[in-house]
Amino acid sequence: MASPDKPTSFDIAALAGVSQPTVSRALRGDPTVNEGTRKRIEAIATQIGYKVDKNASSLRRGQSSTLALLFFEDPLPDGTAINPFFLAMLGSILRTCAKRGYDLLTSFQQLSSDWHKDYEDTRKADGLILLGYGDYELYRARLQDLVRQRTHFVRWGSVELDGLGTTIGCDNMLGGRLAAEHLLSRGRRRLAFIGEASSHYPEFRDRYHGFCDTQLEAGIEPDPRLQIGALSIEESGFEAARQLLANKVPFDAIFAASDLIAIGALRALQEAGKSVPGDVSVVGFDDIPAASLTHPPLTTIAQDYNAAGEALVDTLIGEIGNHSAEIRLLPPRLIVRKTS
Amino acid sequence: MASPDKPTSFDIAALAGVSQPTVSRALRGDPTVNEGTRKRIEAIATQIGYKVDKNASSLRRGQSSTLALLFFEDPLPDGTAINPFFLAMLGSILRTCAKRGYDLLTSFQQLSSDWHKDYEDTRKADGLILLGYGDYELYRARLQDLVRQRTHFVRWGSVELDGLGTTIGCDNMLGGRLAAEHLLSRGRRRLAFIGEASSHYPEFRDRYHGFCDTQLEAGIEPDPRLQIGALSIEESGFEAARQLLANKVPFDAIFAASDLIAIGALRALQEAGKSVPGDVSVVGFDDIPAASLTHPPLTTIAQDYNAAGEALVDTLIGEIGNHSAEIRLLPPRLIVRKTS
DNA sequence: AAGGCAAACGCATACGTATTCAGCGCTGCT
DNA sequence: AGCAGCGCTGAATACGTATGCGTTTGCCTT
Repeated sequence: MASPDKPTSFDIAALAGVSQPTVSRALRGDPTVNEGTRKRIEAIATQIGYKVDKNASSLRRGQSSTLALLFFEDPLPDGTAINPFFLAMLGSILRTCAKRGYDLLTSFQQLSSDWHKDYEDTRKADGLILLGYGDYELYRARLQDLVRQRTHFVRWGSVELDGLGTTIGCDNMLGGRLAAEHLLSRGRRRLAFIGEASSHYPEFRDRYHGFCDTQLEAGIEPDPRLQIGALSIEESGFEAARQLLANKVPFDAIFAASDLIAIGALRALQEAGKSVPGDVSVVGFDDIPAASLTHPPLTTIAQDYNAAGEALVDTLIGEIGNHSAEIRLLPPRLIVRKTS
Repeated sequence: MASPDKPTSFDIAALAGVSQPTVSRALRGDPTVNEGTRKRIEAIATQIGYKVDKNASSLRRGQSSTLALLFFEDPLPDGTAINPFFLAMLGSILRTCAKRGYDLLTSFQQLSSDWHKDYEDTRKADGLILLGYGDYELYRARLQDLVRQRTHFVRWGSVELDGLGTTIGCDNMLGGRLAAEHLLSRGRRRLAFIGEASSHYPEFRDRYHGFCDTQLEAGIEPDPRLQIGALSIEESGFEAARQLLANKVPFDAIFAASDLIAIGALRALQEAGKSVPGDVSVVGFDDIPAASLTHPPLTTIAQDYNAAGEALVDTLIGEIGNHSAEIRLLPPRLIVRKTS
């Protein structure tokens, strides 16, 4: 009504008795603007509620001060919840972006779609953060496209895909070792592993490797019959644990490749009348929020999602500013609760 | 290297032997462009990897095809996880945005900050989705600002704040009734409620009202000593349940105002040696993902976050297109698991 | 044969900001 | 007095797209 259109820098200029470029300079903090002039301009701007039009600004500057966060997962039954570990990371990513003056575009894609072309190309974002697991062949192809297009991006995950951009990940081998050390220190000797250990799931495979290495160093030969494949959902963990029980190969501990798997395994053990941690110790991985809510609360290997989110954002911003790409491994940490 | 700069519509125009405006029209699907011409332009565009610059496009069109999602919560101990119910909604909001051709900017704010000025004013978003609980006085002031600035927004929450924009919420009264009906049908007669029931927490208050109304209709006078305040965190539910037990007022069921509270209450009951559901039935509210993972799995009143997210996005898009504002109440649903 | 009409397209320009370059007034130095 | 240099500002323009309006062409009408 009073002001039908949003004010522009020209309006401010007119009111302040200066030219539009001076307004732009003043508001961006250019030191060539006289201090008094800047004060006057800023006062007028806040008074009439002027805000820089970020579309025009981005167009002119060639950058948008926006990052895009892409969740993707391949076998996506519609309505499926997003991986809780990634969701937990979201909070820290959001906070870090805010601190650094970036906005965050969020998107949820199927790995098989064309997500890799949709953001930086359209100039809506200066760089991409990729969070997702899935078919590693397809993933590799997408990453190659991104590298070819010189898109700025960082990725969370296994450090497997070398040369394909910057990766930040958890030291999964170390995580596996921590789990094994802990279980051994509790007197357990027949350690089972639930989770896919093939090269299609490098994170899980590394966790398993570390887990086995530590056992070997302690003079224990890991029994391959105690490794059961499972995907990172509760149901899959439940099934795998049932199968483990059905196999009748004795075991006194389970290291689950993720907390969701561990939760499913817990359920299977309890339904089978096993006491946790009396008969069987259980250790999970991730430390998702639900891990402390299980009964009994789950001992797990925590990935520090606060540090992870911050590292992703800061590394990406560095990358955009043409700083060197690097690979960063974050150390996991053992959280002892009541299942071990 | 080969193409140092990203291609523009002028490049496409030159290659196709037409003018730039024709390229723009062709790619936007303008029917005045000849079918053959469009095909040719589209072929060239995909071939050289052209993408519309959304900054320029947004600037010219005066809209960004982007929505902004704002989480906020007031007492924000740094590092706190975001409310899991809102997080669960995120997936459906993302999917709906994608379906409707919108991008989503996500942000995490403190209620006390200036979030309400930061998005639509800068033209980065066409509208706002607000998710958050908190101090209702402060909230009201913020909403008034938004209305005054004619910002497009929708809000999830209690329908309390009438006239302040469009609100979508769960029918909390009905949810309370469902909980009471269910517990009564299980033969329970001494029903407790854990959660703040003051007007500062309209959602909880409404749940409590519906809960009491149904009891009254069944000829049962709700005992005010069986209502204990609690905020929506696990710890608070734990404390409240302990207090309830300490009061020595007999009860055979607990309706918790949220699942997090219910999870805390479960823990308190089990530590006190009470059997669930043998001695005490427990019903939660929200149906967060963790609800099915408790032991025993939690009976709860589900808010359909898929429907909620879709409703929020679609209503906001309607609002942007100047369709009438409305208030929508979504029905909750009873999910019977093992705690009742 | 002349006028009318619709389809298809080009010209010019606007969106609001940021930056380059030039200009102005002034000080200080030779 | 003349000139370099500095501090500050304005004029002009570029960023890439979308759109109002006018123009061309071919075809149909009477």
